[in-house]
Amino acid sequence: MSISERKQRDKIEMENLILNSAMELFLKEGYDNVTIRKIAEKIEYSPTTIYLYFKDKDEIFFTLQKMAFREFNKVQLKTSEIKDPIERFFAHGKSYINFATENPGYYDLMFIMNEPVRNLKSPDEWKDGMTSYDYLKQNIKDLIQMKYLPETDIEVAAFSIWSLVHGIASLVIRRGIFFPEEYRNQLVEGALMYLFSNLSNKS
Amino acid sequence: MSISERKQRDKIEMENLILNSAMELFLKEGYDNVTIRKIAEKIEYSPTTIYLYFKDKDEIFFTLQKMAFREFNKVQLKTSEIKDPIERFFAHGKSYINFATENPGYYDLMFIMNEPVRNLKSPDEWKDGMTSYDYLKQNIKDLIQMKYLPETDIEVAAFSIWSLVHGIASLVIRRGIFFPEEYRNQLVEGALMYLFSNLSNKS
DNA sequence: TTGACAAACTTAACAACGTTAAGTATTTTT
DNA sequence: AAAAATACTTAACGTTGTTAAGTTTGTCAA
Repeated sequence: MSISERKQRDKIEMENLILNSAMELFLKEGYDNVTIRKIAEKIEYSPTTIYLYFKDKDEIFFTLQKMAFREFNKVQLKTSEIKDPIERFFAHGKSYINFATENPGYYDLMFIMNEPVRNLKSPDEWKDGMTSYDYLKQNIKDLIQMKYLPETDIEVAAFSIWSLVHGIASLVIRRGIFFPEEYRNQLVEGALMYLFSNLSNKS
Repeated sequence: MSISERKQRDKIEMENLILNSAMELFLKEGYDNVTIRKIAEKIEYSPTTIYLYFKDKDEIFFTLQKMAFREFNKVQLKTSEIKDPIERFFAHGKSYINFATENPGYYDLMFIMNEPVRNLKSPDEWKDGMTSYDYLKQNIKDLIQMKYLPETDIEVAAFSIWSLVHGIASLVIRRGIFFPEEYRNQLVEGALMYLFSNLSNKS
């Protein structure tokens, strides 16, 4: 059965070749330049070959989203080493914003673009998106337990805090032009401080 | 010179015909269905006629964005009648979220989509986007003056609070599938309460 | 009123796109 | 070595945004 194993390896390799080329095109040249034909040219296959590995273009973007999530989760979970829950909470928030501003392409794929999500019918298919959200919930629970945050519905609190950082990130990514470049970082930094300290200083 | 006046009127009328058809297509059938050809068919002109009135497709979306802003600003400024600054602040936030969830298309045009903003080089061209932001800043000033909010940089505070509501709105619009439909409204309502009360109850 | 000129609009075409159907090689199985 | 399955390509369809060239319509001076 070694031959069918090799075939399966080859298939995965080809899928990765396609995905990596697509990701590279997306990150370097933006969404508009990710065309089936350009991916094909990059990997030196005919355009139609791609359809032997992916149903359509949206499925490619769905898989790119997964890749982005894996990268994102890896970075997010690094903060779990921090013992102090309030310090961990801050670090998590900072890390979120950092990832978003340093990898706007990944962030777009995960939380803004429609393409990766167009064919989803249920939230279950968003498992990769859950990992870091669950981590946030756990952090919030710790904060509440230690009385750093008032007792509230965990779901509401998690959604609120996610909204808060997502708002900052997505404003900068999609409407950054609106804010003079010199102040942009200060603004982001300041907003994070402002909102987080308002949340946790109450006790 | 009445004849050239009539011509100018006609030109504006034609522009509006194009814009209204484009907006209708956008709101009813989504971005993908706004094509030059479909707009043309709707207004019963040839596709190329549209290029006599707009430079390209992005310019149409830029103008649609302006229309969305006008509608948005009109609704937002209604809350200015409220005397009590803290009550006004809450009402403003609620009105923001309401507009976003009831007019996701408008909201997308204003604050999420790239198309309307692709050819902008400076924030000055975003005058329509400023109106309600300036109004927010004024409201924040009032709150600070009355000691309902701690003394801070107005720009940072405004950006923070905008981020906060924008986060809620854009999460629901672009990643609504992630949250079960039954709870979505409660989640949004809860988040708004949670975040706003954390901000203003300190004094 | 007519002829020149400009404005408004259309036809035809281009290059690029996503995607499918049909065909050709290549590899594996019998 | 023949048959069957796999991997890949060629050619084409129907769209898309956009431009160049042509036609019709309206305006104005003679």
